[in-house]
Amino acid sequence: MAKAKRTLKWQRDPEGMRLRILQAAKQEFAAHGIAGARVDRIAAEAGANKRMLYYHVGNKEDLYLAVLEGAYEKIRAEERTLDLEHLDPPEAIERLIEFTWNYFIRNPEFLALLNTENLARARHLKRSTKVKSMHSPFVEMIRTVVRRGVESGDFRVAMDPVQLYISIASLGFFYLSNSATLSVIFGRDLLKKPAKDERLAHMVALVLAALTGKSTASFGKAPKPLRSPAHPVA
Amino acid sequence: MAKAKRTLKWQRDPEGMRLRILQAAKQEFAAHGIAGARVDRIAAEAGANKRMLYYHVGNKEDLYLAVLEGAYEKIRAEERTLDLEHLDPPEAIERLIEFTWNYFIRNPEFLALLNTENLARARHLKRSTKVKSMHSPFVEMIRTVVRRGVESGDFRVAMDPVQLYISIASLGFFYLSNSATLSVIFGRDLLKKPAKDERLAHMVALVLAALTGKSTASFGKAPKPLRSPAHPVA
DNA sequence: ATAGTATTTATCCAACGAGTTAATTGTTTT
DNA sequence: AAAACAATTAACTCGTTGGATAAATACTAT
Repeated sequence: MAKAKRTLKWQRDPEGMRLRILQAAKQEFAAHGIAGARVDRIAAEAGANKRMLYYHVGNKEDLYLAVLEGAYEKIRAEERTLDLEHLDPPEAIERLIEFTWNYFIRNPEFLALLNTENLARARHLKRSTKVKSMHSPFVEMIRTVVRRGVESGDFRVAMDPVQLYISIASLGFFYLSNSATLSVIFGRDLLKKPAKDERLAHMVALVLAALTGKSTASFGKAPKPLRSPAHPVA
Repeated sequence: MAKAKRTLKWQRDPEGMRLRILQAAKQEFAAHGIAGARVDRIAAEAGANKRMLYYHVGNKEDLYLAVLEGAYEKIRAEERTLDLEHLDPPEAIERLIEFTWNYFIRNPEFLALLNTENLARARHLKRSTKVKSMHSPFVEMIRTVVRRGVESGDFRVAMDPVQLYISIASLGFFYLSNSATLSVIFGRDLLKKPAKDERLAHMVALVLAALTGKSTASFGKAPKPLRSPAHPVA
């Protein structure tokens, strides 16, 4: 599939170019929003000419939509790699929270893009059949995990999986997405390592406590071991 | 203080003008972000001339900062009206969640402005001594409520008030701020009345269950009475 | 009235930014 | 090699937008 590169001034490689453009566009849209993004900057960053954007992707809005769809594709793909089926329910929930949290940390542009799209009232997303067809596997995963947890007696209550999914996303998303203003308000850097660790522990403790009814480990200040077993494992 | 209005083509009322400008600017910035906002639209909406913006407030950035500061002033002012001191702890927490939730619902521009400011990495907020001096009374309120709850035996664990504050804000903020994309993803309107009621019930149940350890009422689907006592009142 | 000040209106414009045109350069096919 | 095709570039168009200027208008103090 890939061509052997001879001595060519520019490889005949429209896909590579396209990808570099989309990558640059993702950064630009995440950093400045739709209106604030500059097509020239995207081109420059991609090492391309502005005309190439229009040649390879389309106009600014097409570009944005392509970026957005790519972002959803990426998270959905990673979500599918996480199988919680074989874990005992509390462990599964903890894993889920950790994954979500870490994904947000590793992909800050994703948070920014979602905010941008919501500022636009999901105008673009609504037109994307592609994204609409990409269902998150998490809702069903949660549904079965919760059911199993209730049956096993680990969980006391059967939470609605959609609500739980949104809540788990909320707890991490808000903290990270709004860390800039929150850090100013509270007068401390919420993005430094110990603060983030503390936050993760709190989220896990909060959700598991609600589900299991058993008081779990640290809800806030306590220092934690390396990979905190925030709930009684055995 | 207020002047009797004679037959005037335009009242000499700089404060009123300023307020109308700020009001219009709030809507505009909330709807379009900083880069997307149009000074001309703000002027038109305020029933003013563009020149007046610069005369009364300053340039676009000054205008934005004034709006942002106003938004924080407003929520802080309302927060102060909520006294939770005399309620028993679970009731206090429920009130807190309800207040936060309803404030977000009543002030959607506030959510948008926060997102916008975070997209800008709190660049403006950092320069605002005004906002930095406006501490939310909630952290201290929560601290005392939690302490009282632990002492009375209502709560099993002493949660860090900052974490709890952020979590309570998270659960509502994310849902409302991202309702547009979430509604598309889940294929249902999260902003219609029953969905919102369900969300509030879930949030209250989640947090109170974690705090009290007692399994509380509905975590999701159950229909609720008018002003749902999501936890055992007596 | 008169002078002075605060407020408002009517234009103006330089910069910028999205998108286009047309020419150029490289690669493949015949 | 030459025609056909694909990728890339530079230069330009043209509407928009933030911001500025100056002059007019309403009010206030004397």
